[in-house]
Amino acid sequence: MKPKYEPSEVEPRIYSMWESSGAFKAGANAKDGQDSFCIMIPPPNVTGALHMGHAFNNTLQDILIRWHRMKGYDVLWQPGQDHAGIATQMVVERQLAEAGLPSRSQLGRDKFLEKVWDWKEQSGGEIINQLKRIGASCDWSRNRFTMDKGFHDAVLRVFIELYNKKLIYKGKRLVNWDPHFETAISDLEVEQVEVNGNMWYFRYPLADGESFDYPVAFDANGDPVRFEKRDYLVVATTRPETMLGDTGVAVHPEDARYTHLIGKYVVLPLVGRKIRIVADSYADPTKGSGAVKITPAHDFNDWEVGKRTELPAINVMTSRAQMYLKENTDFLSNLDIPESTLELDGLDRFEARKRIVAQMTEKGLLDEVKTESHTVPHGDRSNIPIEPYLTDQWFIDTKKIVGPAIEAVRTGQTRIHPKQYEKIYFNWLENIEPWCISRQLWWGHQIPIWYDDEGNRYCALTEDEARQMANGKSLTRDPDVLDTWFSSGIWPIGTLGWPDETPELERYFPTNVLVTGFDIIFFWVARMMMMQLALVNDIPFADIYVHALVRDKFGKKMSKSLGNVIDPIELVEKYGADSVRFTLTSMAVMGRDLKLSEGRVGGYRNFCTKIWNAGRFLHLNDCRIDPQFDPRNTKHGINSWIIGETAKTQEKFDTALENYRFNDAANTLYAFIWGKLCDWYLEFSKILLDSEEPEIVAETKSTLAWVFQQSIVLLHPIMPFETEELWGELFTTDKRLIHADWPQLSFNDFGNSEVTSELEWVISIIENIRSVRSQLRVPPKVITPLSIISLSNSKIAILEKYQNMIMRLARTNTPVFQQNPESESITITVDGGEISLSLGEVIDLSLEMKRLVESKESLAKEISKLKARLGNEGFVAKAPSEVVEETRENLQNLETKIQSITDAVDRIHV
RNA sequence: GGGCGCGUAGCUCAGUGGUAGAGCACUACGUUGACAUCGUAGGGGUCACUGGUUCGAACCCAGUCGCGCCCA
Repeated sequence: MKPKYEPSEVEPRIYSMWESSGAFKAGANAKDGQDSFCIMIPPPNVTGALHMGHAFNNTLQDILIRWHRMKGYDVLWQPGQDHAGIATQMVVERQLAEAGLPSRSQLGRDKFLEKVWDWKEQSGGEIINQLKRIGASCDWSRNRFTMDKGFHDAVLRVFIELYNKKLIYKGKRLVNWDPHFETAISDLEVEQVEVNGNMWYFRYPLADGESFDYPVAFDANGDPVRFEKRDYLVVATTRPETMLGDTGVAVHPEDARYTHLIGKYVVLPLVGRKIRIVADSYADPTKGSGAVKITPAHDFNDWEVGKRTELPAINVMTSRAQMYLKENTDFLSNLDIPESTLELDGLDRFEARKRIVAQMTEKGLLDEVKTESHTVPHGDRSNIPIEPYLTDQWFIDTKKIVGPAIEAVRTGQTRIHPKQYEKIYFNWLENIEPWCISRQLWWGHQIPIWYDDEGNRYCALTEDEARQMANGKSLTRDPDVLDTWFSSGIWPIGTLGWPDETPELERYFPTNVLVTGFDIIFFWVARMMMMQLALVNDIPFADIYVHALVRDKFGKKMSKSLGNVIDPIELVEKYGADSVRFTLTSMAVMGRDLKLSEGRVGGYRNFCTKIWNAGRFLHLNDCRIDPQFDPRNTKHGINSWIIGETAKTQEKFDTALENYRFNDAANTLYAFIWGKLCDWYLEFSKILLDSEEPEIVAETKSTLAWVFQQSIVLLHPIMPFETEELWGELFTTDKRLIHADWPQLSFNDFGNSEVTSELEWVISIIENIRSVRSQLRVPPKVITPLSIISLSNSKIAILEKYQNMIMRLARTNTPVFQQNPESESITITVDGGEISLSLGEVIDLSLEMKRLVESKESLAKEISKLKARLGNEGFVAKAPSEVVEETRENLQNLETKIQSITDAVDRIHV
């Protein structure tokens, strides 16, 4: 066995051994008649590189998968990638530009898509290799891609089905438009960004010679006392360029300043259009002037106001957010528009903004400019301000399919962990908006709708079918593709072969658990719930485990643009995959974000080393699994004790994972393996292995082998590589660890509470002696005589039984009885009595005094606390009797101890 | 504006009513036959603040301050 564990050598070897032997395949290691256990991977973007979130998310999934596989479930972990429409198109377009090749529009749709597929074949699988690096045990033979033929057809069938059920419709609506990608995006793809900007106040002259008295001073009651004559209304805007599309000005119906103007007109500056003053409660009298310009074609609120007050919508921009004026008949509408305005045609919206402000200023129509911060919607991919834009789009009438998705969680058919995320889920679903599913992209599932010359629609899987429906008329296909989340919405059934009734669908659906981050509850989780229920009338998964995000040290999301990304692969290379996995697992607390610190990864790398060295210890001592060995029936207390502790650990681990308490699971193993097995049992075992009695030696070797074997079995789901390597080094079995049987231990069966408390006492004696030695600066090599001053008979029996352990680990001579301590000895108070160490000349009385005084003080503090508690009548009367009893016992123990310390102090003074 | 969460050791974080914990960092000692990526011992906390409930509060309730996130 190598003296050092080398992850970089072991990990690739072990992984390919697993993969080539089919260890990850669906159903591998399944026991007859066992239930299925299935997890659908949240499909990473085909453009994606593995980030910390993926590493975390997939580590947790892998733990659940490996655990169930070892338990003998019929396990499927379904992997795959998402075609990520906008992101992929962006990547390929950028590459074409960088290579100086013809652009997307120069290539045309078909040629461009060929390029995308080329790219996908070459580098689209990178993230899979990265997932393998962290040990993900997916059934890669079943890998699915959302653009694969089968999945593609399934997506179209969903569209057709929902279209035929009239759950999908087309409509001219205002959508979030990304002028960079020239496509609609959904609300969820819009990020609100706080920016410092200007609020411009413009004067719109009243038409037809109207004027009115505008209040400018008020008395204490807020009533106006002074007015000024105005022949204009003041409106405020952060986007002056949209004014060209204004079709009205709204005031609040109860705003006394303006009520008499409702129904009258203003003349839109720079354009000359007469636009109506309408009453709508959207106008807030307390904000600005209380009058709001209304641009229905370029603002969501204005769109609603326009609908209510019957104002027309005039679009004044192109799909690239350039001003669209000269050939825009809606805009021109037979008006005599000044040339200076028409010259804005073709200008970018921000350039047009500047010019419009300048023109307004020149005309004396700029009332005021205020600097203020406001939120501006940005495209989450393009990072530029999105433009509300009036276009034809396809929508899903989500209100009609949302009911069962709400109901399933409400009734507990699907459970969300932690529960607090249910609120977010309900809140979003209960206020759901129509879902815009069309995108003006080329990469994706093209909408299966064909139009004839008269604009009639034919919805079919293929053009042939559509042509048949159209009686052979010539048809054109809708150029748009579906939102990527539309296709990932059917990920669970789609990967299992739907709409065909496949055995996999029958076996693994509904799946057991979805493991995902809370940031895609809306994007994905809620939509999968809706779509699975709508299509196959069943929930997609029974449990949803929502984990937190891995953030940077400031609590910010890791993102490329912020440059705060920690690359998990770099961590794997530096510390090994197992260390990274263990770190993430130990920090996976439900409902709380984790801020990653590299130091912790280093700490768990040390844990890996520790385990390896413990394995070497077994190896050097030739410890093997003895088939005859019965862990329930060991002779030596030390062995019985560690076996009981192992059983406890297994129980705790299972309970933790059953409740998705990943951190508890990891920490339980850490505490057991390092704190009990290595720190104590291995040290004890060294003494037992030196025993003259061959049975003890044999039993100890078997115990070592058994306990260590159980330990690496339990550890395997979290740290698969090193445990598998150790398994191969130490144990010859016909099965690899990945398919080893999961233990069913219980402390009741395998433990013995009497032995446990004996060993706890022995350990505390050793710790006490060590502590005293250290405080009194006894050189480590010195062996000190140990005397029993007073101990109960039962404790004497325990001490004698384990005296070898105490002598070796606390470095003492054989204990002797001595009721009257020598003057040069140090008294140690322990549970159940007093012992003493004879230190002879080694002793430094001043240090001993210091030690005694300090411990006396701290005991006195404790005692007074306990006395106060017991002196409280309420406590004695109302606290549970066990607690009162325990407190009394504690007090008594402490008083015994302080007495013996006082005696020791007296002896020194003598 | 609405909602959710967080504030515990120098740092990163567990802990949900009964004697404050882990990892890292720190101090002292140690090359004892698995392990110096280690061992042994140790220092270090007004559990953000204020009030309340309770025999008892880091934990439950109310408020305050600070921070983060989501939604509008």
